Amino acid sequence: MGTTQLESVQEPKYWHLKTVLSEALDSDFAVGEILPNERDLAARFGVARATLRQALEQLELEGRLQRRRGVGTTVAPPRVGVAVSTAPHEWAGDVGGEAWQPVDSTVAKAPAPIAATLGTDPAEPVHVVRRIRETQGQVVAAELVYVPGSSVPDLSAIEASGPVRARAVLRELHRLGLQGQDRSVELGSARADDAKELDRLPGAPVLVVTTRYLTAVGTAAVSVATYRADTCRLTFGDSGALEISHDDQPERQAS
Amino acid sequence: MGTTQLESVQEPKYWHLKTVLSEALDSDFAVGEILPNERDLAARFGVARATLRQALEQLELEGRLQRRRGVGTTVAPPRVGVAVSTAPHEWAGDVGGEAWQPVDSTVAKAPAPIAATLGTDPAEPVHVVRRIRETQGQVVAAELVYVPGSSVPDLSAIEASGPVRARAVLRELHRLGLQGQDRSVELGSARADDAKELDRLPGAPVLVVTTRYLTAVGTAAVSVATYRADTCRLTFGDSGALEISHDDQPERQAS
DNA sequence: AAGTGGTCTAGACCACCTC
DNA sequence: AGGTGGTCTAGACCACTTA
Repeated sequence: MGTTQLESVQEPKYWHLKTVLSEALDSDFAVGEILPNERDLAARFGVARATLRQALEQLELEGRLQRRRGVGTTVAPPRVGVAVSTAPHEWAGDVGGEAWQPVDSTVAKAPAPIAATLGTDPAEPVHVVRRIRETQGQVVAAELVYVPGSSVPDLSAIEASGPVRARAVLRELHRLGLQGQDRSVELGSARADDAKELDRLPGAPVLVVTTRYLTAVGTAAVSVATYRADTCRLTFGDSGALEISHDDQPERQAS
Repeated sequence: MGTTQLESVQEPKYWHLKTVLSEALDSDFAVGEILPNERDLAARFGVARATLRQALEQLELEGRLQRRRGVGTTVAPPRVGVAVSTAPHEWAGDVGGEAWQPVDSTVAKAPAPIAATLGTDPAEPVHVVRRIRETQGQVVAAELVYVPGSSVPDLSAIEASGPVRARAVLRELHRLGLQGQDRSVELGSARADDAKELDRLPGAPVLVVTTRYLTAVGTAAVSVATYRADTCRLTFGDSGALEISHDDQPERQAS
Protein backbone atom coordinates (compact mmCIF):
# COMPACT_ATOMS: atom_id res chain seq x y z
CA MET A 1 0.00 0.00 0.00
CA GLY A 2 2.63 2.54 0.94
CA THR A 3 4.40 1.81 -2.33
CA THR A 4 4.93 5.01 -4.24
CA GLN A 5 5.15 4.52 -8.00
CA LEU A 6 8.08 6.78 -8.82
CA GLU A 7 7.72 6.58 -12.57
CA SER A 8 4.76 4.26 -13.02
CA VAL A 9 6.20 2.11 -15.79
CA GLN A 10 9.57 3.23 -17.03
CA GLU A 11 9.41 3.90 -20.72
CA PRO A 12 12.26 2.84 -23.00
CA LYS A 13 15.12 5.29 -23.35
CA TYR A 14 14.65 5.74 -27.07
CA TRP A 15 10.99 6.55 -26.55
CA HIS A 16 11.74 9.18 -23.97
CA LEU A 17 14.52 10.50 -26.19
CA LYS A 18 12.11 10.78 -29.07
CA THR A 19 9.76 12.86 -26.96
CA VAL A 20 12.53 15.16 -25.80
CA LEU A 21 13.86 15.60 -29.32
CA SER A 22 10.37 16.16 -30.67
CA GLU A 23 9.80 19.00 -28.24
CA ALA A 24 13.20 20.44 -29.02
CA LEU A 25 12.33 20.38 -32.71
CA ASP A 26 9.16 22.33 -32.04
CA SER A 27 10.81 25.02 -29.98
CA ASP A 28 14.45 25.33 -30.94
CA PHE A 29 14.71 24.44 -34.60
CA ALA A 30 13.51 25.84 -37.88
CA VAL A 31 12.56 23.81 -40.92
CA GLY A 32 15.62 22.88 -42.89
CA GLU A 33 17.99 23.44 -40.02
CA ILE A 34 20.64 20.77 -39.56
CA LEU A 35 20.93 18.86 -36.31
CA PRO A 36 24.21 17.92 -34.64
CA ASN A 37 25.54 14.63 -35.94
CA GLU A 38 24.51 11.33 -34.39
CA ARG A 39 27.70 10.77 -32.42
CA ASP A 40 27.50 14.18 -30.80
CA LEU A 41 23.80 13.86 -30.06
CA ALA A 42 24.27 10.43 -28.52
CA ALA A 43 27.06 11.73 -26.32
CA ARG A 44 25.01 14.74 -25.31
CA PHE A 45 22.14 12.55 -24.15
CA GLY A 46 24.41 9.94 -22.64
CA VAL A 47 23.19 7.02 -24.73
CA ALA A 48 24.70 4.69 -27.28
CA ARG A 49 24.50 5.76 -30.86
CA ALA A 50 22.19 2.86 -31.69
CA THR A 51 19.70 4.07 -29.12
CA LEU A 52 19.83 7.60 -30.42
CA ARG A 53 19.30 6.26 -33.92
CA GLN A 54 16.20 4.39 -32.81
CA ALA A 55 14.70 7.70 -31.73
CA LEU A 56 15.73 9.43 -34.94
CA GLU A 57 14.25 6.65 -37.02
CA GLN A 58 10.89 7.14 -35.33
CA LEU A 59 11.00 10.86 -35.93
CA GLU A 60 11.91 10.30 -39.56
CA LEU A 61 9.01 7.84 -39.88
CA GLU A 62 6.71 10.53 -38.57
CA GLY A 63 7.99 12.99 -41.12
CA ARG A 64 9.71 15.24 -38.62
CA LEU A 65 13.26 14.63 -39.77
CA GLN A 66 15.09 13.99 -42.98
CA ARG A 67 18.36 12.11 -42.97
CA ARG A 68 20.79 11.80 -45.83
CA ARG A 69 23.93 9.76 -45.83
CA GLY A 70 27.06 11.80 -46.15
CA VAL A 71 25.12 14.98 -45.50
CA GLY A 72 23.34 15.06 -42.17
CA THR A 73 20.01 15.24 -40.44
CA THR A 74 17.70 18.15 -41.10
CA VAL A 75 14.32 19.26 -39.83
CA ALA A 76 11.69 18.23 -42.36
CA PRO A 77 8.97 20.54 -43.62
CA PRO A 78 5.38 19.53 -42.89
CA ARG A 79 4.13 16.72 -45.05
CA VAL A 80 2.70 17.71 -48.38
CA GLY A 81 -0.90 16.83 -49.03
CA VAL A 82 -1.14 14.80 -52.20
CA ALA A 83 -4.57 14.44 -53.72
CA VAL A 84 -5.57 10.94 -54.67
CA SER A 85 -8.40 11.75 -56.95
CA THR A 86 -11.81 10.20 -56.48
CA ALA A 87 -12.77 11.50 -59.88
CA PRO A 88 -11.51 9.81 -63.04
CA HIS A 89 -7.79 9.98 -63.32
CA GLU A 90 -6.02 12.60 -65.36
CA TRP A 91 -4.33 10.25 -67.71
CA ALA A 92 -2.68 12.92 -69.75
CA GLY A 93 -0.85 14.11 -66.69
CA ASP A 94 0.27 17.64 -66.06
CA VAL A 95 -2.61 19.33 -64.30
CA GLY A 96 -1.75 22.27 -62.12
CA GLY A 97 1.73 21.10 -61.30
CA GLU A 98 0.36 17.87 -59.79
CA ALA A 99 1.65 15.92 -62.72
CA TRP A 100 2.16 12.30 -63.46
CA GLN A 101 5.09 11.99 -65.82
CA PRO A 102 5.25 8.89 -68.01
CA VAL A 103 8.72 7.41 -67.93
CA ASP A 104 8.51 4.42 -70.18
CA SER A 105 6.44 1.43 -71.15
CA THR A 106 7.32 -2.22 -71.56
CA VAL A 107 5.52 -5.45 -72.20
CA ALA A 108 5.99 -8.02 -69.47
CA LYS A 109 4.24 -10.63 -67.42
CA ALA A 110 2.25 -9.15 -64.56
CA PRO A 111 2.92 -10.44 -61.04
CA ALA A 112 0.53 -13.24 -60.15
CA PRO A 113 -1.78 -11.32 -57.81
CA ILE A 114 -2.15 -8.53 -60.32
CA ALA A 115 -2.87 -10.91 -63.15
CA ALA A 116 -5.54 -12.41 -60.93
CA THR A 117 -7.15 -9.02 -60.42
CA LEU A 118 -7.00 -8.25 -64.11
CA GLY A 119 -8.50 -11.61 -64.86
CA THR A 120 -5.76 -12.43 -67.34
CA ASP A 121 -3.55 -15.45 -67.69
CA PRO A 122 -0.49 -14.91 -65.45
CA ALA A 123 1.69 -16.13 -68.29
CA GLU A 124 0.35 -13.56 -70.74
CA PRO A 125 2.32 -10.34 -71.07
CA VAL A 126 0.62 -7.03 -70.40
CA HIS A 127 1.61 -3.44 -70.97
CA VAL A 128 3.47 -2.03 -68.00
CA VAL A 129 3.63 1.74 -67.92
CA ARG A 130 5.95 3.38 -65.47
CA ARG A 131 5.37 6.93 -64.39
CA ILE A 132 6.34 9.22 -61.57
CA ARG A 133 4.52 11.99 -59.80
CA GLU A 134 6.07 15.26 -58.78
CA THR A 135 4.80 17.81 -56.33
CA GLN A 136 6.63 21.02 -55.70
CA GLY A 137 9.66 19.81 -57.58
CA GLN A 138 9.87 16.66 -55.46
CA VAL A 139 9.23 13.16 -56.72
CA VAL A 140 6.61 11.85 -54.32
CA ALA A 141 5.43 8.69 -56.01
CA ALA A 142 6.40 6.03 -58.52
CA GLU A 143 3.76 3.95 -60.19
CA LEU A 144 3.37 0.94 -62.41
CA VAL A 145 0.21 0.70 -64.47
CA TYR A 146 -0.68 -2.76 -65.76
CA VAL A 147 -2.81 -2.76 -68.88
CA PRO A 148 -3.83 -5.99 -70.58
CA GLY A 149 -3.52 -6.02 -74.33
CA SER A 150 -7.23 -6.70 -74.57
CA SER A 151 -7.95 -3.27 -73.07
CA VAL A 152 -5.95 -1.44 -75.70
CA PRO A 153 -6.26 -3.46 -78.91
CA ASP A 154 -5.28 -0.61 -81.20
CA LEU A 155 -1.81 -0.46 -79.84
CA SER A 156 -0.18 -3.20 -81.85
CA ALA A 157 0.79 -0.79 -84.58
CA ILE A 158 2.71 1.52 -82.34
CA GLU A 159 6.45 1.34 -82.63
CA ALA A 160 7.48 4.10 -80.27
CA SER A 161 9.34 3.55 -77.04
CA GLY A 162 9.99 5.40 -73.77
CA PRO A 163 7.68 8.19 -72.65
CA VAL A 164 6.06 8.40 -76.06
CA ARG A 165 4.96 4.81 -75.93
CA ALA A 166 3.86 5.22 -72.30
CA ARG A 167 1.67 8.14 -73.25
CA ALA A 168 0.17 6.16 -76.09
CA VAL A 169 -0.85 3.32 -73.82
CA LEU A 170 -2.45 5.67 -71.31
CA ARG A 171 -4.27 7.54 -74.06
CA GLU A 172 -5.76 4.33 -75.43
CA LEU A 173 -6.79 3.30 -71.95
CA HIS A 174 -8.43 6.64 -71.39
CA ARG A 175 -10.48 6.22 -74.53
CA LEU A 176 -12.21 3.20 -73.04
CA GLY A 177 -14.33 5.44 -70.87
CA LEU A 178 -13.54 4.37 -67.32
CA GLN A 179 -16.50 3.97 -65.06
CA GLY A 180 -15.04 3.91 -61.62
CA GLN A 181 -12.21 2.93 -59.41
CA ASP A 182 -11.46 0.71 -56.49
CA ARG A 183 -8.62 1.77 -54.32
CA SER A 184 -6.68 0.48 -51.35
CA VAL A 185 -3.90 1.94 -49.23
CA GLU A 186 -1.40 -0.02 -47.21
CA LEU A 187 2.06 0.28 -45.76
CA GLY A 188 4.96 -1.22 -47.64
CA SER A 189 8.67 -0.86 -48.12
CA ALA A 190 10.22 0.50 -51.25
CA ARG A 191 11.62 -1.96 -53.75
CA ALA A 192 15.04 -1.10 -55.09
CA ASP A 193 13.75 0.43 -58.33
CA ASP A 194 11.10 2.55 -56.65
CA ALA A 195 13.51 3.62 -53.95
CA LYS A 196 15.87 4.94 -56.59
CA GLU A 197 13.12 6.91 -58.26
CA LEU A 198 12.00 8.33 -54.91
CA ASP A 199 15.53 9.20 -53.85
CA ARG A 200 15.30 6.95 -50.80
CA LEU A 201 17.11 3.85 -49.65
CA PRO A 202 15.60 0.45 -50.46
CA GLY A 203 13.19 -0.58 -47.74
CA ALA A 204 12.11 2.96 -46.99
CA PRO A 205 8.52 3.09 -45.78
CA VAL A 206 6.00 3.85 -48.50
CA LEU A 207 2.27 4.08 -48.83
CA VAL A 208 1.17 1.65 -51.50
CA VAL A 209 -1.94 2.74 -53.35
CA THR A 210 -3.45 0.02 -55.48
CA THR A 211 -6.11 1.15 -57.93
CA ARG A 212 -8.39 -0.91 -60.08
CA TYR A 213 -9.84 0.87 -63.11
CA LEU A 214 -13.25 -0.35 -64.06
CA THR A 215 -15.34 -0.29 -67.21
CA ALA A 216 -18.79 -1.68 -67.74
CA VAL A 217 -17.17 -4.93 -68.81
CA GLY A 218 -14.76 -5.42 -65.96
CA THR A 219 -11.28 -4.48 -64.82
CA ALA A 220 -9.51 -2.52 -67.52
CA ALA A 221 -6.26 -1.92 -65.69
CA VAL A 222 -4.55 -2.02 -62.32
CA SER A 223 -2.00 0.40 -61.00
CA VAL A 224 0.31 0.19 -58.03
CA ALA A 225 1.62 3.54 -56.84
CA THR A 226 4.18 3.87 -54.07
CA TYR A 227 4.23 7.20 -52.25
CA ARG A 228 7.02 8.35 -49.93
CA ALA A 229 5.51 7.81 -46.51
CA ASP A 230 7.87 10.23 -44.83
CA THR A 231 6.92 13.26 -46.89
CA CYS A 232 3.39 12.57 -48.08
CA ARG A 233 -0.08 12.82 -46.68
CA LEU A 234 -2.61 11.32 -49.04
CA THR A 235 -5.81 13.29 -49.32
CA PHE A 236 -9.16 12.04 -50.50
CA GLY A 237 -12.60 13.39 -50.66
CA ASP A 238 -14.97 16.05 -51.68
CA SER A 239 -13.05 19.27 -51.37
CA GLY A 240 -9.62 20.65 -50.60
CA ALA A 241 -6.82 19.25 -48.51
CA LEU A 242 -6.88 18.98 -44.75
CA GLU A 243 -4.61 21.22 -42.81
CA ILE A 244 -3.67 19.16 -39.83
CA SER A 245 0.01 18.81 -39.23
CA HIS A 246 1.89 15.82 -37.91
CA ASP A 247 1.51 14.01 -34.62
CA ASP A 248 1.41 16.84 -32.22
CA GLN A 249 -1.76 15.67 -30.67
CA PRO A 250 -0.92 14.99 -27.03
CA GLU A 251 -1.69 11.89 -25.05
CA ARG A 252 -5.35 11.62 -24.33
CA GLN A 253 -6.34 13.38 -21.18
CA ALA A 254 -8.00 11.45 -18.40
CA SER A 255 -11.64 12.14 -17.73
CA MET B 1 40.34 -3.97 -66.64
CA GLY B 2 40.25 -7.52 -65.40
CA THR B 3 38.10 -6.57 -62.41
CA THR B 4 35.10 -8.83 -62.30
CA GLN B 5 32.10 -7.43 -60.45
CA LEU B 6 31.11 -10.44 -58.42
CA GLU B 7 27.87 -9.01 -57.10
CA SER B 8 27.53 -5.64 -58.82
CA VAL B 9 26.73 -3.58 -55.74
CA GLN B 10 26.57 -5.71 -52.63
CA GLU B 11 23.27 -5.26 -50.94
CA PRO B 12 23.14 -5.04 -47.16
CA LYS B 13 23.01 -8.33 -45.31
CA TYR B 14 19.67 -7.61 -43.70
CA TRP B 15 18.16 -6.83 -47.07
CA HIS B 16 19.35 -10.05 -48.57
CA LEU B 17 18.22 -11.87 -45.45
CA LYS B 18 14.79 -10.38 -45.79
CA THR B 19 14.52 -11.65 -49.33
CA VAL B 20 15.61 -15.14 -48.37
CA LEU B 21 13.23 -15.25 -45.43
CA SER B 22 10.42 -13.89 -47.55
CA GLU B 23 10.83 -16.68 -50.06
CA ALA B 24 11.04 -19.24 -47.29
CA LEU B 25 7.79 -17.91 -45.88
CA ASP B 26 6.10 -18.36 -49.23
CA SER B 27 7.24 -21.91 -49.74
CA ASP B 28 7.94 -23.55 -46.41
CA PHE B 29 5.56 -22.02 -43.91
CA ALA B 30 1.85 -21.90 -43.33
CA VAL B 31 -0.05 -18.98 -41.87
CA GLY B 32 0.11 -19.06 -38.10
CA GLU B 33 3.15 -21.28 -37.99
CA ILE B 34 5.84 -20.23 -35.53
CA LEU B 35 9.36 -19.50 -36.69
CA PRO B 36 12.50 -20.53 -34.82
CA ASN B 37 13.51 -17.96 -32.23
CA GLU B 38 15.71 -15.04 -33.13
CA ARG B 39 18.89 -16.43 -31.58
CA ASP B 40 18.59 -19.68 -33.50
CA LEU B 41 17.73 -17.96 -36.75
CA ALA B 42 20.64 -15.57 -36.42
CA ALA B 43 23.00 -18.44 -35.79
CA ARG B 44 21.59 -20.40 -38.69
CA PHE B 45 22.23 -17.51 -41.10
CA GLY B 46 25.55 -16.62 -39.52
CA VAL B 47 24.64 -13.06 -38.59
CA ALA B 48 24.32 -11.09 -35.40
CA ARG B 49 20.93 -11.06 -33.78
CA ALA B 50 20.57 -7.33 -34.43
CA THR B 51 20.97 -7.90 -38.15
CA LEU B 52 18.46 -10.70 -38.17
CA ARG B 53 16.08 -8.47 -36.27
CA GLN B 54 16.43 -5.75 -38.88
CA ALA B 55 15.18 -8.20 -41.49
CA LEU B 56 12.33 -9.39 -39.27
CA GLU B 57 11.28 -5.81 -38.60
CA GLN B 58 10.94 -5.17 -42.31
CA LEU B 59 8.87 -8.29 -42.79
CA GLU B 60 6.67 -7.33 -39.87
CA LEU B 61 6.25 -3.86 -41.37
CA GLU B 62 5.09 -5.48 -44.58
CA GLY B 63 2.56 -7.55 -42.73
CA ARG B 64 4.29 -10.88 -43.35
CA LEU B 65 5.19 -11.63 -39.74
CA GLN B 66 3.73 -11.09 -36.35
CA ARG B 67 5.99 -10.92 -33.32
CA ARG B 68 4.91 -11.02 -29.71
CA ARG B 69 7.15 -10.64 -26.74
CA GLY B 70 7.34 -13.72 -24.59
CA VAL B 71 5.63 -15.76 -27.26
CA GLY B 72 7.47 -15.86 -30.55
CA THR B 73 7.31 -14.96 -34.22
CA THR B 74 4.51 -16.31 -36.35
CA VAL B 75 3.56 -16.09 -39.99
CA ALA B 76 0.90 -13.43 -40.37
CA PRO B 77 -2.29 -13.93 -42.35
CA PRO B 78 -2.84 -11.65 -45.35
CA ARG B 79 -3.83 -8.13 -44.40
CA VAL B 80 -7.50 -7.59 -43.85
CA GLY B 81 -9.19 -5.07 -46.10
CA VAL B 82 -10.89 -2.45 -43.97
CA ALA B 83 -13.43 -0.29 -45.70
CA VAL B 84 -13.06 3.42 -45.10
CA SER B 85 -16.47 4.47 -46.21
CA THR B 86 -16.91 7.20 -48.76
CA ALA B 87 -20.56 7.27 -47.86
CA PRO B 88 -21.75 8.95 -44.66
CA HIS B 89 -20.37 7.24 -41.63
CA GLU B 90 -22.30 4.67 -39.69
CA TRP B 91 -22.39 6.55 -36.45
CA ALA B 92 -24.45 4.02 -34.63
CA GLY B 93 -21.78 1.45 -35.22
CA ASP B 94 -22.40 -2.27 -35.52
CA VAL B 95 -23.05 -2.89 -39.19
CA GLY B 96 -22.25 -6.33 -40.48
CA GLY B 97 -19.51 -7.02 -37.99
CA GLU B 98 -17.53 -3.99 -39.17
CA ALA B 99 -18.41 -2.15 -36.03
CA TRP B 100 -17.16 0.92 -34.32
CA GLN B 101 -17.59 0.49 -30.60
CA PRO B 102 -17.86 3.62 -28.49
CA VAL B 103 -15.61 3.37 -25.45
CA ASP B 104 -16.15 6.59 -23.61
CA SER B 105 -16.50 10.33 -23.96
CA THR B 106 -14.84 13.21 -22.17
CA VAL B 107 -14.72 16.94 -22.45
CA ALA B 108 -11.25 18.30 -23.03
CA LYS B 109 -9.26 20.84 -24.96
CA ALA B 110 -8.55 19.76 -28.51
CA PRO B 111 -4.95 19.74 -29.71
CA ALA B 112 -4.04 23.00 -31.42
CA PRO B 113 -4.08 21.78 -35.05
CA ILE B 114 -7.45 20.12 -34.54
CA ALA B 115 -8.93 23.19 -32.91
CA ALA B 116 -7.71 25.12 -35.93
CA THR B 117 -9.50 22.77 -38.31
CA LEU B 118 -12.66 22.90 -36.23
CA GLY B 119 -12.42 26.65 -36.18
CA THR B 120 -12.79 26.75 -32.43
CA ASP B 121 -10.78 28.48 -29.78
CA PRO B 122 -7.91 26.13 -28.80
CA ALA B 123 -8.66 26.93 -25.17
CA GLU B 124 -12.27 25.89 -25.43
CA PRO B 125 -13.08 22.30 -24.45
CA VAL B 126 -14.78 20.04 -26.95
CA HIS B 127 -16.36 16.62 -26.70
CA VAL B 128 -13.84 13.87 -27.26
CA VAL B 129 -15.34 10.51 -28.08
CA ARG B 130 -13.13 7.49 -28.06
CA ARG B 131 -14.11 4.41 -29.98
CA ILE B 132 -12.48 1.30 -31.39
CA ARG B 133 -13.12 -0.71 -34.49
CA GLU B 134 -13.09 -4.47 -34.66
CA THR B 135 -12.84 -6.70 -37.68
CA GLN B 136 -12.97 -10.45 -37.36
CA GLY B 137 -12.56 -10.28 -33.62
CA GLN B 138 -9.43 -8.13 -33.92
CA VAL B 139 -9.17 -4.53 -32.86
CA VAL B 140 -7.87 -2.80 -35.98
CA ALA B 141 -8.32 0.85 -35.16
CA ALA B 142 -8.68 3.32 -32.33
CA GLU B 143 -10.23 6.69 -32.95
CA LEU B 144 -10.82 10.00 -31.27
CA VAL B 145 -13.72 12.09 -32.51
CA TYR B 146 -13.59 15.79 -31.64
CA VAL B 147 -16.97 17.46 -31.52
CA PRO B 148 -17.33 21.12 -30.59
CA GLY B 149 -20.12 21.92 -28.15
CA SER B 150 -21.66 24.15 -30.78
CA SER B 151 -22.29 21.15 -33.02
CA VAL B 152 -24.28 19.30 -30.36
CA PRO B 153 -26.04 21.96 -28.30
CA ASP B 154 -28.67 19.61 -26.87
CA LEU B 155 -26.12 17.64 -24.98
CA SER B 156 -25.78 19.81 -21.92
CA ALA B 157 -28.53 17.93 -20.13
CA ILE B 158 -26.92 14.55 -20.49
CA GLU B 159 -25.43 13.13 -17.34
CA ALA B 160 -24.34 9.73 -18.56
CA SER B 161 -20.74 8.60 -18.81
CA GLY B 162 -18.73 5.95 -20.62
CA PRO B 163 -20.10 4.27 -23.74
CA VAL B 164 -23.56 5.61 -23.09
CA ARG B 165 -22.37 9.17 -23.18
CA ALA B 166 -20.21 8.43 -26.22
CA ARG B 167 -23.20 7.10 -28.07
CA ALA B 168 -25.22 10.16 -27.13
CA VAL B 169 -22.63 12.52 -28.58
CA LEU B 170 -22.42 10.58 -31.83
CA ARG B 171 -26.19 10.40 -32.11
CA GLU B 172 -26.50 14.16 -31.74
CA LEU B 173 -23.80 14.67 -34.32
CA HIS B 174 -25.52 12.35 -36.71
CA ARG B 175 -28.72 14.34 -36.41
CA LEU B 176 -26.99 17.36 -37.90
CA GLY B 177 -27.20 15.85 -41.34
CA LEU B 178 -23.63 15.60 -42.51
CA GLN B 179 -22.97 16.69 -46.04
CA GLY B 180 -19.60 15.31 -46.86
CA GLN B 181 -16.19 14.38 -45.67
CA ASP B 182 -12.60 15.29 -46.24
CA ARG B 183 -10.11 12.60 -45.51
CA SER B 184 -6.37 12.18 -45.38
CA VAL B 185 -4.14 9.18 -44.76
CA GLU B 186 -0.60 9.29 -43.47
CA LEU B 187 1.93 7.18 -41.67
CA GLY B 188 2.37 7.65 -37.94
CA SER B 189 3.48 5.83 -34.87
CA ALA B 190 1.10 4.72 -32.18
CA ARG B 191 0.83 6.83 -29.07
CA ALA B 192 0.90 4.91 -25.81
CA ASP B 193 -2.86 4.92 -25.35
CA ASP B 194 -3.64 3.84 -28.89
CA ALA B 195 -0.94 1.21 -28.79
CA LYS B 196 -2.56 -0.35 -25.75
CA GLU B 197 -5.93 -0.45 -27.44
CA LEU B 198 -4.42 -1.97 -30.58
CA ASP B 199 -2.41 -4.53 -28.62
CA ARG B 200 0.85 -3.22 -29.98
CA LEU B 201 3.90 -1.58 -28.47
CA PRO B 202 4.10 2.20 -28.39
CA GLY B 203 5.63 3.50 -31.58
CA ALA B 204 4.20 0.73 -33.71
CA PRO B 205 3.51 1.91 -37.28
CA VAL B 206 -0.06 3.00 -37.86
CA LEU B 207 -2.06 4.53 -40.67
CA VAL B 208 -3.56 7.75 -39.40
CA VAL B 209 -6.85 8.60 -41.05
CA THR B 210 -7.99 12.14 -40.37
CA THR B 211 -11.56 12.90 -41.32
CA ARG B 212 -13.36 16.20 -41.39
CA TYR B 213 -17.14 16.01 -41.20
CA LEU B 214 -18.87 18.79 -43.05
CA THR B 215 -22.26 20.40 -42.88
CA ALA B 216 -23.58 23.24 -44.95
CA VAL B 217 -22.28 25.61 -42.32
CA GLY B 218 -18.77 24.31 -41.98
CA THR B 219 -16.76 21.70 -40.10
CA ALA B 220 -18.96 19.87 -37.61
CA ALA B 221 -16.36 17.49 -36.25
CA VAL B 222 -12.94 16.02 -36.82
CA SER B 223 -11.85 12.49 -36.15
CA VAL B 224 -8.41 10.95 -36.00
CA ALA B 225 -8.37 7.18 -36.45
CA THR B 226 -5.23 5.11 -36.12
CA TYR B 227 -5.23 1.77 -37.92
CA ARG B 228 -2.72 -1.00 -37.34
CA ALA B 229 -0.44 -0.68 -40.35
CA ASP B 230 0.83 -4.22 -40.03
CA THR B 231 -2.52 -5.93 -40.32
CA CYS B 232 -4.71 -3.50 -42.24
CA ARG B 233 -5.24 -2.55 -45.83
CA LEU B 234 -7.55 0.44 -46.10
CA THR B 235 -10.02 0.20 -48.93
CA PHE B 236 -11.88 3.04 -50.57
CA GLY B 237 -14.08 3.38 -53.50
CA ASP B 238 -17.14 2.39 -55.37
CA SER B 239 -17.45 -1.32 -54.87
CA GLY B 240 -15.94 -4.22 -52.97
CA ALA B 241 -12.47 -4.70 -51.63
CA LEU B 242 -9.44 -5.32 -53.76
CA GLU B 243 -7.89 -8.74 -53.67
CA ILE B 244 -4.24 -8.08 -54.14
CA SER B 245 -2.00 -9.56 -51.51
CA HIS B 246 1.12 -8.06 -50.02
CA ASP B 247 4.37 -7.08 -51.73
CA ASP B 248 5.03 -10.09 -53.83
CA GLN B 249 5.35 -8.09 -56.96
CA PRO B 250 8.88 -8.71 -58.20
CA GLU B 251 11.44 -6.15 -59.23
CA ARG B 252 10.53 -4.51 -62.45
CA GLN B 253 11.79 -6.34 -65.46
CA ALA B 254 14.06 -4.59 -67.88
CA SER B 255 12.67 -3.70 -71.26
C1' DA C 1 11.83 -21.24 -14.15
C1' DA C 2 12.58 -21.18 -18.79
C1' DG C 3 12.04 -19.19 -23.14
C1' DT C 4 10.66 -15.43 -26.04
C1' DG C 5 11.14 -10.87 -28.14
C1' DG C 6 12.56 -5.82 -26.69
C1' DT C 7 16.17 -2.66 -25.24
C1' DC C 8 20.86 -1.15 -24.81
C1' DT C 9 25.87 -0.88 -25.17
C1' DA C 10 30.56 0.19 -27.21
C1' DG C 11 32.78 -0.54 -30.39
C1' DA C 12 34.09 -1.31 -35.88
C1' DC C 13 33.84 -0.62 -40.69
C1' DC C 14 31.49 0.97 -44.95
C1' DA C 15 29.17 4.07 -48.53
C1' DC C 16 28.37 8.47 -49.67
C1' DC C 17 28.91 13.53 -49.93
C1' DT C 18 31.46 17.82 -49.63
C1' DC C 19 35.46 20.41 -49.39
C1' DA D 1 40.58 13.84 -46.52
C1' DG D 2 37.28 14.31 -43.33
C1' DG D 3 32.65 14.11 -41.91
C1' DT D 4 28.05 12.14 -42.29
C1' DG D 5 24.65 8.54 -41.84
C1' DG D 6 24.15 3.19 -42.76
C1' DT D 7 25.48 -1.47 -41.49
C1' DC D 8 27.17 -4.96 -38.42
C1' DT D 9 28.92 -7.31 -34.33
C1' DA D 10 28.90 -9.80 -29.76
C1' DG D 11 27.70 -9.38 -26.05
C1' DA D 12 24.27 -7.97 -21.71
C1' DC D 13 20.09 -7.29 -19.34
C1' DC D 14 14.97 -6.52 -19.16
C1' DA D 15 9.81 -7.40 -19.80
C1' DC D 16 6.68 -10.54 -20.82
C1' DT D 17 4.40 -15.12 -21.48
C1' DT D 18 3.82 -19.84 -20.64
C1' DA D 19 4.14 -23.95 -18.30
